[in-house]
Amino acid sequence: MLAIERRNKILEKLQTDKKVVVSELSHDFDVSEETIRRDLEKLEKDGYATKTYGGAVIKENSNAELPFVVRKNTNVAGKQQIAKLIGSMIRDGDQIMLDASSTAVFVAQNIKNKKNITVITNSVEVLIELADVSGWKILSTGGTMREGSLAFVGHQAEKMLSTFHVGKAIVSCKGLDPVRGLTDASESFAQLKKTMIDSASKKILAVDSSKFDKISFTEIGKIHDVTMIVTDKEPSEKWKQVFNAEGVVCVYPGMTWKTELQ
Amino acid sequence: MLAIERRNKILEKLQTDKKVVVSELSHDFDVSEETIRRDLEKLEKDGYATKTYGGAVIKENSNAELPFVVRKNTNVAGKQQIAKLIGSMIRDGDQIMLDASSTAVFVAQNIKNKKNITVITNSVEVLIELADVSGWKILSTGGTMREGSLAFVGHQAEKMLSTFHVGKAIVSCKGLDPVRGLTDASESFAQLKKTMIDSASKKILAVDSSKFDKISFTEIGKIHDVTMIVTDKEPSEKWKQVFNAEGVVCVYPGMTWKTELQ
DNA sequence: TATTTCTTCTTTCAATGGCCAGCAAGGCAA
DNA sequence: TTGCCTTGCTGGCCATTGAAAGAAGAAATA
Repeated sequence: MLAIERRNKILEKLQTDKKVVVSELSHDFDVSEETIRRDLEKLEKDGYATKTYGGAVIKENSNAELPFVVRKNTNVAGKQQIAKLIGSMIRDGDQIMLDASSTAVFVAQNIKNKKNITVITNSVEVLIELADVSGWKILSTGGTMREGSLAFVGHQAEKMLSTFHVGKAIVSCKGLDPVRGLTDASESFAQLKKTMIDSASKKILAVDSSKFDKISFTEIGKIHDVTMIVTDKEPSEKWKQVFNAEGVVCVYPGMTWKTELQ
Repeated sequence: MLAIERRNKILEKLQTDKKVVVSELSHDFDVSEETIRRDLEKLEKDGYATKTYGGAVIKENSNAELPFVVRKNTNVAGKQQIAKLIGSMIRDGDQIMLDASSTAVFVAQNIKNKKNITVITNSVEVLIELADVSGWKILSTGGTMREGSLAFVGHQAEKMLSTFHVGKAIVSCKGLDPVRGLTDASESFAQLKKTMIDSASKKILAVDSSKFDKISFTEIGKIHDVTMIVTDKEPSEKWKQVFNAEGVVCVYPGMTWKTELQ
């Protein structure tokens, strides 16, 4: 493993867990604790973390994402499954919003065979993916391009979204927790996803199983704010009860689900 | 195996694995590590990768992933020259608008070394080109994506442009005629370029020599509506007189031009 | 509170291995 | 042939890593 990979992974862990422990990382990556400390030192110097006794915590005001890419599309198979499920819910003529996430790109790939769709997105990658379909109406939010992420954020983008109302919004998040709800790594993304949810009749949360029981940085909304949660694995009993209590439908591959949900 | 073949294979591996390791590649291709390093150096110089200790990681956002878009890009050398001239007019801290044209992409490439630039554009290709610069403010107009062109048009885009005022707007056109002025192939593009011109103090028209004495479909504006015309060849006497009469400066490679124009 | 004990941190040193520059050999086209 | 490009090699340099030892911090106990 390249050193830079390790540091990226540490940063990723830092963003989902908000803190890391030297001894754990040393064990996980099978390198000495000194090496981990040096990694954390570097992350601190770059403004991503604050070292503490025994580990490090994420620097709150740093809304920077992964600096040197390698945002490795983790769990591609799972995201494909999610995209397929969501694809089966989209009907010809639908108007949808797609956020900037890898899952959104998979969803875009999956619905290219539909007719006469209107898509509103803040993701440049989704735009490129859909550039060659014909007969669709593809709208971009515009706004400020977030450094290193090929996505638009900011007031301009939110304002544009709020002038529309669509049938379905498909959003994702970095962490899902029964109490804290949906959380994401940056304030600006969270705000934008919130706006998308507010602008749609059916609010679909696309979230792969690795995000369950994680809490990220900023709150997007509570679980009952969405209409439906689409994931790639059957959730635990505990989570099923949570979804039941919150009045949210959870869809996963292999389940039998009612047609009217579509 | 040819060197270029090897480099292509490395690039492929880079795109699937997101990273490559020098020692592995050296073994796989049965060449020395020095050769691999030189390959990676080249890939880095071409913008596909970022070298790190022990290997390299992919540089996402590189326009390598652009789909189809078989833009035939005529007169590349000429457009490069135009881009270079325009690049020399941009100063650190400038705020500029760039339209959706191949020349605009070349301009974007040419000014990446500047500091603290604000760019407003309706071109997805320009956005991608600039995705990896840091410290800039990159704004997208948003709006409707024009089918088959990776650019935004429409009311939304124009409205966004008109809420800003910048120092320089760089626009192009499909035809230039002494009487009909600047013309373009589509109403929506013409309208948008007009808005860009109205929103800038210095209006720079980038137009290669093949567009002279051509008339396209819709009028963008008259020749005297722009401040400066940048082209790739010295215009004829007739055209020089036109520019003189209209009070427009014409800049081309090899001419001696006053510093205050910059 | 003071003291002890355990953990973690910092500093220093050495080893490993990758990196770079320069050189020379071979291949290829003009 | 000459010139240019690619490749491999060498030697010095530098980045990364781990070990060790002492300092500093946290926690537990008296």
